Amino acid sequence: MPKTEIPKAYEAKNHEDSIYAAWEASGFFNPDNLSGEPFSLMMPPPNVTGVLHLGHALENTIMDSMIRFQRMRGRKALLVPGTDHAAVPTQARVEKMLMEQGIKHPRQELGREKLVERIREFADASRATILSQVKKMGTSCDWSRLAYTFDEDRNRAVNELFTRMYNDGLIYRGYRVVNWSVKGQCTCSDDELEYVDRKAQLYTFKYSEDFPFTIASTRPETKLGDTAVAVHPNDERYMSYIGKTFEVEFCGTPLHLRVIADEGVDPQFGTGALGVTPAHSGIDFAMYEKQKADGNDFGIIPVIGSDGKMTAQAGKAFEGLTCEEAREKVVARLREQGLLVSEEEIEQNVATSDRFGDVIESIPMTQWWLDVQKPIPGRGKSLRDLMREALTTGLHGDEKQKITINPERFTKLYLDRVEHLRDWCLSRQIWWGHRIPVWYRLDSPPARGGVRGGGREAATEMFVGSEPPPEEGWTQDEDTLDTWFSSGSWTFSTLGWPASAKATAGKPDKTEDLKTFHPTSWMQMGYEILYLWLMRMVLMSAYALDEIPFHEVYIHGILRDKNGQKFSKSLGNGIDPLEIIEKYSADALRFSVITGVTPGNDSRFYEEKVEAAQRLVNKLWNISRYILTSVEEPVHGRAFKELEPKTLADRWILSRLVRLEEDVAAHLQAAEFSQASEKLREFTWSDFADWYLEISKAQRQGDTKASTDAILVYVLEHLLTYWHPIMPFVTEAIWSHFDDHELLMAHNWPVLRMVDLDLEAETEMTRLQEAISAIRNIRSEHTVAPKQKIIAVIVGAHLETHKGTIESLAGVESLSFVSAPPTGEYASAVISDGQVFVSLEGLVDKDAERAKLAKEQKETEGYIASLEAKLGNKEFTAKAPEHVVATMRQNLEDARKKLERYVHDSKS
RNA sequence: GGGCGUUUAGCUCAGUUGGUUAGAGCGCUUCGUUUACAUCGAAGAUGUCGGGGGUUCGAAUCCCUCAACGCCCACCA
Repeated sequence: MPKTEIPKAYEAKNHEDSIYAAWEASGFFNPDNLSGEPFSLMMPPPNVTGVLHLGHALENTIMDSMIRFQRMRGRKALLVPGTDHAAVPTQARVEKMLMEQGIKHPRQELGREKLVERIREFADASRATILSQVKKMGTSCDWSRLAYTFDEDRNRAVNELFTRMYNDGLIYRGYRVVNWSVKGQCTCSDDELEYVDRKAQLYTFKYSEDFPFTIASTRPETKLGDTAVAVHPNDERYMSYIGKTFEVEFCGTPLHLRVIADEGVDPQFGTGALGVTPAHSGIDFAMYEKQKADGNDFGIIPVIGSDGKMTAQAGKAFEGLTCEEAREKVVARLREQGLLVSEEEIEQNVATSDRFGDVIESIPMTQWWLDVQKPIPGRGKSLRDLMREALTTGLHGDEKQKITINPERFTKLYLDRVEHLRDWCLSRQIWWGHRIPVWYRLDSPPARGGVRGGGREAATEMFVGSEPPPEEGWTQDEDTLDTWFSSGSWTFSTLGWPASAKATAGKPDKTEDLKTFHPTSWMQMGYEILYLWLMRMVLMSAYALDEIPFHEVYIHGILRDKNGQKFSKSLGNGIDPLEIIEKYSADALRFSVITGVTPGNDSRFYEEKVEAAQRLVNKLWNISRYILTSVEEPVHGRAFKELEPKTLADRWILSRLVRLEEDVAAHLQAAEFSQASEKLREFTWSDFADWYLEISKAQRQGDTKASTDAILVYVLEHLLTYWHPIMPFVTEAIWSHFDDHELLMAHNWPVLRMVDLDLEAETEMTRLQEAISAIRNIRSEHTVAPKQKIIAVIVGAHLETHKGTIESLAGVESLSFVSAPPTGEYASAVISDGQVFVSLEGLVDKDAERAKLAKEQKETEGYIASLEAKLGNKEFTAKAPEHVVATMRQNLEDARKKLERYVHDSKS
């Protein structure tokens, strides 16, 4: 029966799209069509700022390998796809585009509605691109549950969370110092800052002639807003001043400076006195709040406005100047007045906005905040407590509600961060995002900046909820929510939470999906979003559901280029995963990003890796091609018991397969993708292709044909199955050549039984391989032409039954087994259990031969000596475990036997 | 100033609780058109496992220390 034609090379592009379509059409991406124990996984939603990059390729490979494995293992597997509206970066990106198109001030020129519309157009296009690229990667997600952080369902979840948190008193509107990006005209959370080292001038000076303290600052212009001077309570130099207020004129601006005591001041540092600028330093603001709580309100003077320029409160001489201009002016004045004591250059760590890139100004403003330390009503624990518990004892001490992080070291980083967590600034002054579900009825709009409003609320009435009260006159808060507020609910907002908009706290409102799939089973993310995302998901999930978001987190590193540099637009070293897929295959890309990679560590990516992976893909293809086109009827689905292993090789390859299944399953279950893929590669290329297939060619000549064919097919179908989670396309493509139409993706992972391991066969096969390699080695070293048949003799080794195999694989014309070494012109080699002699008339260089053997003999002697030393050590034999000692004894015995043969040999 | 990571073959990296003479891919050398595959096959070379010290019968693996590189965090004004 003629077999289907199978092309010589695997052309991925002829298969991938149609295979993906078939998978999708099968319905098995949707767990509703699967049974078994649920296994759920949420795709970390890619930002809609652009297109898929290599980092996404890595993530897709990791999560898809996991979900496919679980699905094949019979789990009700759910992978929810989605995208993130990524508020700030997306708006920033579109604004930049618009500016390049000539719209200089997009916000002012277009207005809110039009600008949002433009961003939406961009985001929609980008989202469509990204989702199609996810398919290109082969990611097996349930498209019927597709989510977007900025769609209606997620908006409902966001509003619900905000409202509940507000009603619980956790969310509050407060006038506090925020991280302000002048360039972006927007606040940033602490986690969105990037610290940059730079040089700065540190000025040491007095506020005025008669002021008793000398202070230091790198930002002397902010000192126009000083309202206090802090010293350590035990600092004898200043003790007597504590509590007093000084009236000074600083560069023409009058200041009232209260001297306060604060433990945080280091008396050893600088002058031991610290100018306190509550308006423009988070630390100073904290100091101010502490004092204020003790009834010591010394006031806040904002001297820098949201436009980055000096305010009227800075004094007439400075109003309207940029900070830099004001600084120069202040320093000049101080110098003139002889108040500048010293000036030095120091290294400074400044906060910059990770999105806008400019240096962050600390400015007081009225914003929305989430209190992470306040006890949640009815629970007696704060959000911080819950975030801590989730990683230590499990929520409420429940081990089942505990998250484990792989690798474990990130747990410590997480916990450290939790302890240092401050209130989270939720409101953003951009338009692309979930609008804050708060409504005001007021006479005049609420002032946002601290400059004009000074924190005083103009609103007369406020209402929190997704819809305004029915009456007239309510307007919604202008600000939007930090994008991570919505991302934080990703594990459950994607599963239908809240069940209804009317759901209230305390009442269980779990939808079917939530009951089935939450907490999710597994999560993977890059370490760079550990704080930004992981912590928020824990927070939101613990708050909303009193559940952890997932049981296990796998942290991966980032992909770097060949030189170890980050991929970035500015470096121009970007690699488009789609081009790689186009040029090689999705499978090769998947294999190459997952292999040689350990959790939490960065890895390098370059095309040579993909080339190597593609060779492997092709190898698998050709192995299959050979089997499928040469076997009479590739009947698959046979049971192990139905096979008839007739030869050593048969028994051996089946035993190896059993071992492979065990190893791969264990590795994938433990998310050790690299180890799994390496085991598979080794089996595929070495065991199966190089050895078994070659041996099978001879076996298929005689009466072992049928049994060999059956084994070939059996091993192939299993191998494809085990490869499938990592290389889904090529395996599915090959699978389709079997005569039924079941999809491999929906095929059950065949679990093999360890009792079917055949250790005897494995040992014997190793010897056989050794003998064959030894003969090949001799041929190679004496440059015997491959076609030239040779005559070989084997002494010892007990390989008589494998005569044919040795002859065919080593190219031996006549092989004989004797009990004593032959004489004559032979090249020889010693193997574990015997000796190999190859007759090479006229080709043997006796001296070289002797030298080689002498060298090997010496090595063996050295080995024996080391073993003898170890075994001679009583402590070793007494303390080392039995099996170690036994192995070593056996090795010694073998080595001694081997040595004898060398001795014998050199005599002959 | 703290903390973490990395350092293994020419290159990129594995190495699971300490246990034979440390591995893979790529590259390199030699040979090869055997009808699955030249995207291939056979054979081969290459390592004081960053340095030093310690624990142990035994260390790439555990401890200490130093060094280089990288990352994260931090309120030294």
